Amino acid sequence: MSTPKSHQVRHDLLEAARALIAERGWTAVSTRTLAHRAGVGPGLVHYHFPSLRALLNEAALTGMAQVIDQTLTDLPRTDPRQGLDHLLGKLHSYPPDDPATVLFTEAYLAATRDADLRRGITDLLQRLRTHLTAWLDDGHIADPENTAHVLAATADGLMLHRSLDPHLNADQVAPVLRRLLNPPPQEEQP
Amino acid sequence: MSTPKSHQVRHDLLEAARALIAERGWTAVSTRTLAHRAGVGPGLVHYHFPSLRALLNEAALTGMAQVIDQTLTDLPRTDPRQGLDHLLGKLHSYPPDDPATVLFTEAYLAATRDADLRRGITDLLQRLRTHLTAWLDDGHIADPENTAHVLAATADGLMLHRSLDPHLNADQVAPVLRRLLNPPPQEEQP
DNA sequence: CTGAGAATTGGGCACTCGACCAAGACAGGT
DNA sequence: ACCTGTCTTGGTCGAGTGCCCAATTCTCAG
Repeated sequence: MSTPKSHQVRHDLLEAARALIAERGWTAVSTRTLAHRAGVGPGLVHYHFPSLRALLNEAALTGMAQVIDQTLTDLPRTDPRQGLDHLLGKLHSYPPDDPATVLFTEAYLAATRDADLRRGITDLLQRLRTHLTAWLDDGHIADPENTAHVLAATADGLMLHRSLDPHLNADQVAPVLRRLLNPPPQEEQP
Repeated sequence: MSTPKSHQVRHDLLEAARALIAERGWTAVSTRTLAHRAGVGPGLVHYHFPSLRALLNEAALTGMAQVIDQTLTDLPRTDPRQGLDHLLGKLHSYPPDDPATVLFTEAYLAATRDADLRRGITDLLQRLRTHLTAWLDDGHIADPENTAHVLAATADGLMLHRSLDPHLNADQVAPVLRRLLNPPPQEEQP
């Protein structure tokens, strides 16, 4: 699926797109700024891709898949409770305007109005959810599937709020998050 | 702060802006579509507002404040655990593309690149957090402040994922969310 | 070296954008 | 009736947009 050298420009365009989406926003990426950032002529965008929209979708989906895959391969080493702290640590080690973080939010929002992109992201989220569920399913955590759902949503929500709420502190928030993995308290039986 | 009748157009423009932000996205709102939606001439936008950006910021901030205030006034009636279910129910009763929901996400993202808007949203989030903290502080919930942080972030994350993950079900997710309010389990002391 | 196909360039087309402005409409007080 | 200041209109400006294409350069098999 790749002529080794000829597709170098294609790769550069996708990478430039990911950077520009994070820097200036999804809709602010134009064919000319994109080509300039990639160091090629403006006409090349529509030579390698059918449309700018298709380029942006492919750039976002491949970039997101990359981040997700790397996160997932790091997970199985640890048990869920330690792993949660590990995830939180990484989340807070990035700056609030971390390109990968912004790319996710930009893609989520763009997917609201693009059916193709929405399909791609839905598949990505399902894969993430499946692996998270398996990771959580150690017998000590109730309802791993929906726990994975909430974990994924909370992670994205925290990333959103991180750049808007200066009082958000990962160390202080970690104990609260860990409650999600706690067993349910004993039912009060009279 | 308002000449009673003359500012009707101003109000219409702000309302049209909120609708268009949700429908087409923050950056897709132009002076012409906005004026057309509000039923006025294109020139009026820059008569009542110094710039389109200022109009959008004011529209988003007032709209968000409205939603937050209404949510907060509903809260104190119930105790936190019942209230959480109530909140979840409302969250799921809206369609995935609920205008108010999309407006929040659009504003969050726009705030990434607009200092004024970011300040406004930060203030809004702090007010929300303060009230949530007071609401949670019933003596049975540990660390109400950071719990409020996580709750707010999780709510926004769930709203984001709701339109992208067809398997997300409020009823199944509710029990997991309620763990956030559970007391920490007894420390295992050897 | 030669020729063919792939890759690349820069400009052009029709369009939309935010901002601006001269001109007119409309009110209420005198 | 007239003036005054607020409000509204529709059009214009230069800049920027996605997409397209003739012309040029590059690459490599024969």
